[in-house]
Amino acid sequence: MEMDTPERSKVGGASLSNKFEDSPVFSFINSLSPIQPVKSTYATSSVQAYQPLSFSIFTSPHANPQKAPRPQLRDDISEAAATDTGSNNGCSENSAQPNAQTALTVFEPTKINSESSTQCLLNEADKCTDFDAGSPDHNTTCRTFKTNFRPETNEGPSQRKNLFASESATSLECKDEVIDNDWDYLLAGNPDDLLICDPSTEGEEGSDTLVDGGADTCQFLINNTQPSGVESHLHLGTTNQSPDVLVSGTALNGKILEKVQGGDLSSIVHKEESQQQRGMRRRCLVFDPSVSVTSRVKMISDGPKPRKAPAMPTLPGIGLHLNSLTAVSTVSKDLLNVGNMSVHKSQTKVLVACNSLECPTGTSEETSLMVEESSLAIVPIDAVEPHNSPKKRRRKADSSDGDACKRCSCKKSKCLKLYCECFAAGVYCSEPCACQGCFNKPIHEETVLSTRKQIEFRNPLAFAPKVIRTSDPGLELGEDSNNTPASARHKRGCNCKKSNCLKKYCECFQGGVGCSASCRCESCKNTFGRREEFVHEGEGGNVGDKEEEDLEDSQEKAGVKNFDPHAVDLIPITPPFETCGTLVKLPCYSSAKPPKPTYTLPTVISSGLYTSRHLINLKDLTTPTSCGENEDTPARYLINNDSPHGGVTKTSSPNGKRVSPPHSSTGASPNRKGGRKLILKSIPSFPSLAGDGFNDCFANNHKSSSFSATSITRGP
DNA sequence: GAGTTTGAAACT
DNA sequence: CAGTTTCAAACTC
Repeated sequence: MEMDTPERSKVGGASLSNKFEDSPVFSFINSLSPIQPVKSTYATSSVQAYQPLSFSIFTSPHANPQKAPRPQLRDDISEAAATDTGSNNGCSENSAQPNAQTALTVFEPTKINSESSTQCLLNEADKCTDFDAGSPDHNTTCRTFKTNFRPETNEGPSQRKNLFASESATSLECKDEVIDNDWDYLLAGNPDDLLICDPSTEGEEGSDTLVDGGADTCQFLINNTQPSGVESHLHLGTTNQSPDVLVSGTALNGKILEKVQGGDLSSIVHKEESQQQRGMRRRCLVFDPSVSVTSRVKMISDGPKPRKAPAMPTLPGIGLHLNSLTAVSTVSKDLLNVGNMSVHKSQTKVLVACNSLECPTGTSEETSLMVEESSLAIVPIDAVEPHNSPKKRRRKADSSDGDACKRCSCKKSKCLKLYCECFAAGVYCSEPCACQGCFNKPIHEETVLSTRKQIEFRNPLAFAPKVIRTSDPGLELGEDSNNTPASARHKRGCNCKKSNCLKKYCECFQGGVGCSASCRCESCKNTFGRREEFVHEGEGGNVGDKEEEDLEDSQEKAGVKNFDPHAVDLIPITPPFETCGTLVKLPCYSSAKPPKPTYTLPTVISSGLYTSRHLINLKDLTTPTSCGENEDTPARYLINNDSPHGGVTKTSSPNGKRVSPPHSSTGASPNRKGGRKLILKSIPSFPSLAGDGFNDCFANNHKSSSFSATSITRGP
């Protein structure tokens, strides 16, 4: 292992003899050197990738004239941040807005100074939703829109979680923006441009989300890659500490670098895009839960593209009640792509690439495509399936078990009513749907949107998540008026009469939550928590063993899965993750089976994942060193339970009664009787991301030449 | 796959 | 707001 002279002198100086250099000790010392050997694969790729890229980006002549070329990335980032905050774009404006924080706070519970960054991203998302993107007052517009969408937005800064972009117009707008702008321009350090809403049009690229944890040590890139998957983003962090540019989606490999250096990046990107667009089919009205979308840079992986994502677990259930996502989501056209997350660590930087909240049941090619093309490291929510092949996905979609992305089969509603799951979920109907006379298609976008508005007008919370999960019984009971109900519907409560709240007919049950006082159900036997009155009438809140088994069976039958009880103890409410130094330590689901998300997944997501302040503190993530060791460790981080918007996890029944998690033959709750009862049927896209699969993926990423996220470290 | 059941959504 | 109807998912066979 020959080191460059500089390195050598750094380590041992010229005094080191060649003999010494050849020794293992020397090699080791070198490896420990703070200065990465130039030949270090990792470091090299990162640095090289970054620099050329940055140069290309920031020196683009035809970039926005207003934007001066930026010589250094670090400066660029800082400047970008500054620009962000100072510019007229919605981003900056939003940054100053308290409201802008909420969504992002999910990632930075501790309120780091990356605030501006995150806010900006969020704001950008807003921008996307904004009808008047060009308006200087993006914020206002966006907020208005959001308000229309979710009344909660008015509830306060912390309440703002609805980034749902129901306005396709905006999406289109964003799309146009992306298209119209030269790639270089987009990357020319213009924060606004960088944060471009992902078009949710057919064939459009998925939106990627960058979340800058802003932590001094960690940055996270959440890349919600669309089916087209191989996308990268340049993120201009606003954090002073870590103004790194994050490029995710795929590794910046030599190929891309070459192209970039040669100034041919745009062509590459476009080409790639066109190729990838084929896979896109399903569009979503609801978008990326994350924060914002950035301009996308296609990264072409050096090595052969993985046929399948390393561990493309799906988020079963994510598609069912995507409406939840709407509550918090922003712009991504394909909200379905949220489930996968990859983490790549680089020195002190950590990128978390959410490679798409993928529609687990993605029967469509998009899913397959996404899987195949996406080179992102994926953190499967469903760690059970390490490598989801397209086939598997299809099968999954078809299966009745946990198929999140179910397709509707509306006949009379034209898929323009809440009856329609697609519509309710905020997604367009797609091929798999068996609907008739469907209007829930891009062609009828206006109709869809207007209908949505109508429905919302009638019931502002119509598209809100059905269920709110929280460890605080009061929340579900509707006692906390200050907290925005993640689910108005649930708040309204179910009205079951014959199902005993033990079937999916019951929204509460389906959502994996207990019935609350708001419910008017009869003979409630909801295993997730009965109505108080029934509890009192019954065993005082406890369910007999026999009955418990039966109930659990019913849950299992219904496909409603609870989270691993073990997870309860492992769940750091805040911060959810074990703090990492520089690595992200993500919990690994049991290799056997991850918690099986159910239909409520979307709900959960919407209710807490992206909106909750403490849902995920990516900052605290540390890259797992080994997945194997965590095999038996269920997801540790769950959505913040105390989040007003509902966490994903539920440690107790709403009534504070004992909850009987369903049997999990799948291994989801292997030891449910051992610990607190935890119900996490729906896996937060994010948290899930951090699940076992996360580690696995991460590991896989490193193993494989392709990884979703590449953290770029700035040079010395 | 067809028919039934169920409860939410929509309507009056 | 309450009652009824409509609807599509969930469920059963």
